Amino acid sequence: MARPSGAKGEETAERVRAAALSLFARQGYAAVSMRQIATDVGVQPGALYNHFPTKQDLLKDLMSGHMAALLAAWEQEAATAPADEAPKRALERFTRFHIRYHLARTDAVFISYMELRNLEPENFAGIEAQRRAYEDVLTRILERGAAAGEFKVSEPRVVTRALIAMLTGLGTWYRPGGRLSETDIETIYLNMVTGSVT
Amino acid sequence: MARPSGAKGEETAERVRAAALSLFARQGYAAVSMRQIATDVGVQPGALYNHFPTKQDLLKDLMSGHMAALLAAWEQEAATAPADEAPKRALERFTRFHIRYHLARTDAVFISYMELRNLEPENFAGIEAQRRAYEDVLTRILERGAAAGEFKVSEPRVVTRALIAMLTGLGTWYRPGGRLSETDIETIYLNMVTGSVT
DNA sequence: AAATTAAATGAACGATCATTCATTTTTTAG
DNA sequence: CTAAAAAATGAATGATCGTTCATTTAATTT
Repeated sequence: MARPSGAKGEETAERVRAAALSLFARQGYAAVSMRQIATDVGVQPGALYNHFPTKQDLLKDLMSGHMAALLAAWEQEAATAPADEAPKRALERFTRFHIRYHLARTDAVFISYMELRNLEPENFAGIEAQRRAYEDVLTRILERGAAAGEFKVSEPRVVTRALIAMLTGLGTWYRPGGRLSETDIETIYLNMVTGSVT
Repeated sequence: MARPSGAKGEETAERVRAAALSLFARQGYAAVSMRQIATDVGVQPGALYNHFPTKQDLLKDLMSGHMAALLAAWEQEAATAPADEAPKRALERFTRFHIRYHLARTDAVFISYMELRNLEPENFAGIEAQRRAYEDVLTRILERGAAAGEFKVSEPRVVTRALIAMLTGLGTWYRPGGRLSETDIETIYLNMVTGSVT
């Protein structure tokens, strides 16, 4: 009896994810066919169904995988911070982390907030919960800062969404190799973030 | 000989636009069929082609129409300002205008920056030029403010994109009837915008 | 009114879609 | 090496897609 080791299978599944990620980001979920994905992977369309039950499941896998990785990466980042880190330093940490992480995965980021409407209700709810959990990270930093008198933030939830929109929007236009380095960008955005809450 | 008056025709075309706008915003361009649009309008699919040569032209019409209306609305707003308006006041004017205008047309806004990738290159270039023209409005205000020593903005183009992303992101979550009025929101965002450039 | 044009119908075109499945090939376990 | 399971093939399913077109109906002009 052969136990499921998944060695070859998981490798193919990963190639499917990579192909789908790139295609979905460039053309959009609805505009991409399973045949295009299969062609990019170098396989027949039917083979995709050995790894993902439906096209919708493939999208959900990409989106929830991205959000889970984002939350895990933040946990790791937060673990390096002192327990009593000042809100201003925490805000800087979050801002730099968010920019770096999102600029390194523009395709997944793009998909994860662009294809929400193509998710079936059940899948949508799951992704929304993850998104909310990530927003909570920033909201709590803002609340701590407001309580400490360091930030002037009357509506932490609103400010959270405003800041995340600003930071995430970066991915729609910034491309490496231009006049400004990623570090330059980090500095500019950090100044704006800091200024907007003080 | 009957000259083209377009009375009835333009009325139907407008109903097509309205149906397509709503459907595209809710499901995405690629996920909406001409048959769905025709059903919403109450007409047979073939009739749509009396008003728009292709589905792509319908999308382009919606997007460029939105951008042209936005630019025209700003021109009207700018015409009410004194010629020597202080940069800070100009920034407030732009911020309030942007929020009000965009919150009143969330569907068109959503489509116009979500469906860019579904535009053929020629159409894409046209929309991009309009978008650039709108960005220029804010960039010039920031440049004036920086020159006058009122703003601390080292990269007006970058700050422009950051601010517009922040302001436009509002449309993805704000819905009237909640705890915060549109005026409340305007105040919060204006404080953030002002703080981020000073 | 008649004449002319615009608009809508109803049916059809070929193409492509996501998905299924019996079969074959490849990988893995014992 | 052999047996079992996983993975891939190749072909097919019915459905739906954007678009076309001959024809009919409605609107508009003279």
